[in-house]
Amino acid sequence: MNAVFEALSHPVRRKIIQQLKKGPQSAGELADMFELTKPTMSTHFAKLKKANLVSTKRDKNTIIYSLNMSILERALAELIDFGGEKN
Amino acid sequence: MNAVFEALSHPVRRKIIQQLKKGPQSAGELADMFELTKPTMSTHFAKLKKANLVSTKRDKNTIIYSLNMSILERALAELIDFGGEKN
DNA sequence: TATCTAATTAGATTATTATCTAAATAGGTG
DNA sequence: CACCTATTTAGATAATAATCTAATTAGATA
Repeated sequence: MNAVFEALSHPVRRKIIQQLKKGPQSAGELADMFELTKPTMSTHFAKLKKANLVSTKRDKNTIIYSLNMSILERALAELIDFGGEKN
Repeated sequence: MNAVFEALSHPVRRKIIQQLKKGPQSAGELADMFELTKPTMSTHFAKLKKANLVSTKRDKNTIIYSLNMSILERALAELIDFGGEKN
C-alpha cells in the first residue's frame, strides 16, 4: 500500500496510469508522450512496477506495460473504507 | 489533485486521515499517537491542509483538525474514473 | 556473428522532503 | 500584565526522489 501511494504521488506516473486505462502500451510509446528522457521514464515505470500497479510482457524487442486495475482499486478502497493500513 | 496525492504519499499522513475518520481531534492528540516531534507533525498537518484534506478550528488554546472526506473521495474517484487530471 | 533497436542500469547532480532543536506566536488564566 | 499551554515557524541537516548523459543488456535480424 505504501508503494502504491508513493507511485501515485507523481503526476507523470498518474498520467501513465490514465494512458494504460485505454489499453496496454509499450515503454517507448508511453515515453514519447512526455518531455522526459527514456531513462527517466524507465524509473517511473519501475516505481509503478514495484507497487505492482503495472505488469510487463515482452513482444519481440518491445516491453508492453499494462495496468493492474485491481491493485489500484484495492489501495483506494482501503484508504476510504478501512480503519488501518494493511502494510 | 496533485497536492492531495502528495499528501497521501506519506504513511503518517494516511494514518492521520484514518484517525480523523473517527472524528475531529486536536493537533496535540494526533501528535501524541506518533513518535515524532510536534513540529514534525505540524508540517504533516500543513500538507494535509494545503491539499484541503483537513479543516481546522480553534477551541480555546487547541486547534481541532477534521477530515474533509469529500475532497479525498473526489480525488480518488477522478483517478479511477476519468481520463485526464483536473489540475 | 555483427549490428540494430528498445529498454534498462550506472553514476552523478539537483531538487525536494522529512526531521530535529530552538524560537516565536496566539490565546487563556492567575 | 506576567505567565502558562498549545501550536506553528525558522533554520539547519540528513535522507530521498527526480532527472540527465553515458554505458549496458536483451533480443531480433541481416
